[in-house]
Amino acid sequence: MRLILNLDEDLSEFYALVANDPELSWAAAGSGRMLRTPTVFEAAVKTICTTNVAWSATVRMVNALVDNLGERAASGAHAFPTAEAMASVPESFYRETVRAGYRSAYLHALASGVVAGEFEIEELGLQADVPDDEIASRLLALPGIGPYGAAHLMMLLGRHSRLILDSWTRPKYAKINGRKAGDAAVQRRFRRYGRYTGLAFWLYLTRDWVPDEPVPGS
DNA sequence: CGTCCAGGTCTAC
DNA sequence: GGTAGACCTGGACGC
Repeated sequence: MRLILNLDEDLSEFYALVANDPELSWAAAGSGRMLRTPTVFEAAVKTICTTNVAWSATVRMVNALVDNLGERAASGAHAFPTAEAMASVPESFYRETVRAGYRSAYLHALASGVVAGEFEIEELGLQADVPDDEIASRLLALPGIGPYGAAHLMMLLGRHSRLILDSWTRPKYAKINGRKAGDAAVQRRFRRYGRYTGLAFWLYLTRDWVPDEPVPGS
């Protein structure tokens, strides 16, 4: 559970930074915990399943993966499939059964690469000495993972330097901000948070998820 | 029933 | 190195 909620991560430096920002000071009360998955592989698969689709489709695809390839636990529930299980079925399975469309090739290639040792992604969450740029490069090398996916996965790994810019965060920022802003402008707005740039952006966007917090203009 | 598009990525200029 | 086009699917729309 500590892993899932990432409770061991030290965010004190970030809290000190937001204390000086009127629009983010609320976050110093202990926000910034990201839900993690047990494995980086699972997070990567789910991330691929979020790209260029509505959330309902993401849920549909992930459920299909779990139901068809996940090992049944003693409780009767299916676990998330292992890379081995996902590599053992052909790409056609992802098209025809999971209905993952063009993501099918990505999913199969990712699983196969992990099994073959080509992508050693489970280590990425542990190597604190490796700079964010290298972590990003490793993630961008994964099939179906681009700038959005890499930023998303890095947040889950406790690497908060990247902004998650996508069709949800861009308009959400514009709404809160009061007017549209280009990616570069958003980058500048949160630049002062340094290695917590992405986290500051994320909390700015999700402030209305926090119960009992008065949101300006709502 | 056709068009559009949703928490993008890849490839080819 | 930046930028169009293609890309699966299914649900939400307009007609």
